[in-house]
Amino acid sequence: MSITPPSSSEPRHPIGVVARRTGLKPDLIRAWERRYGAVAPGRTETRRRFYSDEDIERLLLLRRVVNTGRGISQVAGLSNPELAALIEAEPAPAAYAQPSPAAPEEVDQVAEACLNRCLSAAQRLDVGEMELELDRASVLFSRTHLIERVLVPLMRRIGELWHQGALRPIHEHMASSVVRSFLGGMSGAGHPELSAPHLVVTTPARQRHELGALLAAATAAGEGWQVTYLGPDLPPEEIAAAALQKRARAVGLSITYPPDDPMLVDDLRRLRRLLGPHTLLLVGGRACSAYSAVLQEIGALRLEDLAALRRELHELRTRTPGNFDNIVDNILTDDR
Amino acid sequence: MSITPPSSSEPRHPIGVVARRTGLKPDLIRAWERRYGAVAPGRTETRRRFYSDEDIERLLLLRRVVNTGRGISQVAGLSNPELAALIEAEPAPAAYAQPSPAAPEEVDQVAEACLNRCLSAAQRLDVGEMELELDRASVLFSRTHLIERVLVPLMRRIGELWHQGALRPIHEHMASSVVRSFLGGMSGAGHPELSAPHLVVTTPARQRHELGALLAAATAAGEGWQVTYLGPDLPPEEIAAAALQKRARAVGLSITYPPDDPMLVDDLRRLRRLLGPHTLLLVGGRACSAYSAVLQEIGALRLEDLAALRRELHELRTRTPGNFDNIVDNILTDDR
DNA sequence: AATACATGGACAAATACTTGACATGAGATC
DNA sequence: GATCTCATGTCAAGTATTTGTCCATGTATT
Repeated sequence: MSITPPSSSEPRHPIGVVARRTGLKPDLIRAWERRYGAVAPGRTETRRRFYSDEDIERLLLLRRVVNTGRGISQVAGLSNPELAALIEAEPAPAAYAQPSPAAPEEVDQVAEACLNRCLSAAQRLDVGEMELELDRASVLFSRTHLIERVLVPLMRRIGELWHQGALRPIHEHMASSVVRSFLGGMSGAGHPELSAPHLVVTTPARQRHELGALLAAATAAGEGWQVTYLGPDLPPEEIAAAALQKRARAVGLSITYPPDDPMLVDDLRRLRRLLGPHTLLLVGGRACSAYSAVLQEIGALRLEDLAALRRELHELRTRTPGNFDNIVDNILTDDR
Repeated sequence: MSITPPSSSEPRHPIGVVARRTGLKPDLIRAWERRYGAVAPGRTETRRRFYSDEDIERLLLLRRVVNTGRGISQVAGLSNPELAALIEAEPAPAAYAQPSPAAPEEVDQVAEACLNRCLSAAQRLDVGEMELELDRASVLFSRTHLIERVLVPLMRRIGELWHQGALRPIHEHMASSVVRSFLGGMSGAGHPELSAPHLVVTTPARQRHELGALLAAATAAGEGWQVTYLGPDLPPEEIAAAALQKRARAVGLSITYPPDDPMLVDDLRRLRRLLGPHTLLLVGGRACSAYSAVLQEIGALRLEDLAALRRELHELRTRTPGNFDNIVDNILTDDR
């Protein structure tokens, strides 16, 4: 990224743009200039005003100061730092309280209750209620607990009820839709360090069940990784393109359904080739054990469950990059 | 930016093609060249312009910059990176402080700027940034504007860029994934009156593109309906079960892809039979016109676009239930 | 022949500038 | 308390500039 050298003070913005960026009407900006000399934009040969980034900054400051009740004439002559000081002096709105951390032995009970409420919302096909319940849960529990104590058991329970005929497919469908969109909102909303390694998560082509991948993405985000969730059903070329563009340290795949898809084997080999040897492959999901041969061949780590994924991700973050390069290199050279 | 290295710079495209690809009229492209030297295409011996891919890239950038309110004369001389920087630098509007109902003529510009930021987030595969931008947009715009001025144009634009090869499938895939999850969060978050009629939205079996259905669901929620979005790809039995359980006044379907699916025809007939005559069927989507015969046969309303859907939903809310029962009854009895 | 393109000119819409006036509300004054 | 005054945001009228669009005419391509 450029260090923004074009952030110089040369006037560049027409008044319309300035108005949109500051939320002040053009008339008002001109009035402030005319009456109080609040800003001194440059002009073109045809007398059109052109504002610099600093001018915009100043107008924003002025707007905030004026909004605190002071008259424009009082502050129009002040320097930018003085304006900033005035804003600082203004009392800040009160902060919010944060929820108390639940006692450890209570967690199970609370989770169970939450799970039941989700279940009954699913039975009633009440999307809003279920979303609400999940939102509440996301405040009560840590990400890990939320995933492993609420979401996973919930989907398992719904699956069971469905197979028993107690729920229709539509109920399972709707519940997984809600969980999916909930997880989608969750995996992005972290605040990872910029130095954190990058993980790209998806499912291979023809793998349309994305719940596992979403759970993995959320788990990784909880472990402090920078996660890019790509959505399901992607051919190896696209996965590799994304991984390269994001300079991902690792790629996570979830394989759920057909335990014998020869094209998937090919796709996995191709993916390894496209990625090059320096990107780690993490593979999980119900059906992934059926592919253990290929996975070993291409040097992919097979993760049995989310807890295993969590451990692996944690270890990876704290290890030096060089190490796996060696691991993968060795496996690959064996392969040749 | 383009991941496709064969972005050759040899002039190849005549002005008509360039116009179609950039959305700029040929006259305008020539005017920009004549008056400001915005581009310098090659010429044949007979003085016909021939544009390179880079020229097209540049024109697209120029269009985006100009749409954010700058004069073409001010930016025509800038380099491509400088143009990209200007687009990047266009911040979210500072209109949060004041609940100004955004002057109607400004909406377009604000929407365009937002759209640009979403586009560049998609290009960078930056999921978090795109979600953030959509969240901001959801505060700035009404639901209708958000959908029809931001989301729909965004997906259309991304689709165009994808077909032109300027974006990889992965970019389109990721963007639609983000939009999907965003819409999923939106359609529930209404506060409909309890007396509002209920709408069940989904796509028929084998219809896996759910974007249209989600847009419809969000639109309906904006019109004050109680909406249950079921997710895509459902057989008629499940749709009917859900509609009956929710006592839905109407069922909305989106049909996007195969313009000739005989099983779909059967499914639609079956759905009507399962629903009984008192539930209205609303059908839209790119491919729905291909099924107009069946749709008429089963007494379904065909909606051309979201605006039509909006009008229809509005009218339905304000009409008495008895009326369509009659309408549907008539159609069905005709059919027997 | 029909279509697509080039050129230069003309025109209209959009955007900006200036000046001046008006409405409103907060203080100051009587 | 009524009135006056001033500060300030807004608007209108008239003009100028910028910019998108259209057209007439001629040439090239298909």
